[in-house]
Amino acid sequence: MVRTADHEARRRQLIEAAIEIAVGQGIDRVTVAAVARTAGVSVGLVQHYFPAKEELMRRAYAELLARLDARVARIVAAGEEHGDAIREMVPVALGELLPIGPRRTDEARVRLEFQTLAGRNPDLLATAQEHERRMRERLRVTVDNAKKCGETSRSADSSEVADDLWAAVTGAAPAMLVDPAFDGRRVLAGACQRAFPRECRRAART
Amino acid sequence: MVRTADHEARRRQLIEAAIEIAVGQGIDRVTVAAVARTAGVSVGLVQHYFPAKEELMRRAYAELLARLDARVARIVAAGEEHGDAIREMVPVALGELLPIGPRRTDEARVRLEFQTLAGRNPDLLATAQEHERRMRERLRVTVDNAKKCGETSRSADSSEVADDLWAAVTGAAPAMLVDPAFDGRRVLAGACQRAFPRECRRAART
DNA sequence: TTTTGTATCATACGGGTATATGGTTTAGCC
DNA sequence: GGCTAAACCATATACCCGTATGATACAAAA
Repeated sequence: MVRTADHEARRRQLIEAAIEIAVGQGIDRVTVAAVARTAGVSVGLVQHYFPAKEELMRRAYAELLARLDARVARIVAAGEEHGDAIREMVPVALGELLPIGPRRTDEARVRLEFQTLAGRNPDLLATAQEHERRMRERLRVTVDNAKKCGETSRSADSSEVADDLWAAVTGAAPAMLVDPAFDGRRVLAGACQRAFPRECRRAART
Repeated sequence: MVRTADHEARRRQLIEAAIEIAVGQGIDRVTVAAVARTAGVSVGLVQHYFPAKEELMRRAYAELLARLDARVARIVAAGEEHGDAIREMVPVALGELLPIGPRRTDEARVRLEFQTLAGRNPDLLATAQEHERRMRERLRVTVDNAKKCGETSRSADSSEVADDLWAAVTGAAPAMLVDPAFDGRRVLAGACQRAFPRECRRAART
């Protein structure tokens, strides 16, 4: 074999370009030509690394969700490290999902676009499903932790509480996109209040 | 003027075709040619009544939402006529929004598609906004009614309770589309339970 | 019956899409 | 150092889209 390039690095570069276009201009402005232009390469190169456009889209979607997931996880981890109460930490973490400010608005919009596309595309749907299950599972674990220190009623079903939170936040996001007057933060705060009725500041591990 | 046709009837016929395609095959299969074919007319005729495709889409979206609204309103009205408790009536009415069964699944999916399109299209956005405000206002009024007969705490903020319900149901719907295992009915039931904690069967007006 | 303008149709057009194709450059191995 | 296959590019291709255009059919007014 001769002249080997770093395939994965190239792919990441193209995925980056696709994400940039999708977030900034909308998912259907992500054309092969636009990705090539943004990445500063030829159309042929894009084809070389992504023979079918769909695979590029799937990777871009997965990357987008992975980053969101990482941000949420980081906020939760930082809160636990700091010994914050879960009831204070969760609204901040889930707030990442709400279209507050330009950046999160663009992101929420493009997530909605991908999710909609996923509605008729099995590959994208699997990606969306994976993300949703990961998030709900994370929430469930968090609720379980809250139980242990008394922030949540011990008799409550953790999955049920987690799904309530999930529905609240994923419902508030598009509502805010459609009507800026919709107070998604209030809805989220209310949902967290219900999920974690009792205060419980834990000792910092540091 | 010579040879006058019923413009509005023709438009309704074309809107019908557009809705049929959108619900059955997805919003981006709604092309002018497909609408013409489905309606059994020529492409030129579609253009004659809808010089721009966007207006056809706006009308189709508005019609879709109007029908949903009518179904919800009818359920609520029937419940009130029958003297049903609001806490029993609301889950049924809002259940129309959930993708339960093939029909409601197709409808929820296409609503998501339109809403997503609206995210970057001012005309469609206005239509979506109008619908959302109508639904939330209807919910607020219902919560207010529930207060009067004691199903809801008198001290609660009706808008806040209504928005909680709205977020729960509009969050549960896409979650169910993505993951069929997501129990949206349970989430909706829980939200209604919180909104209307006390039973109160009223006398039928008939 | 002739005129007239609307209703309707068939088709052309221009632009944008994903993908196919064939050529050119270049890095590593014999 | 030249050979070879991968990396990369420019362009062609085939298709589908919304819209424009011009012709035809036809109902009502004159």
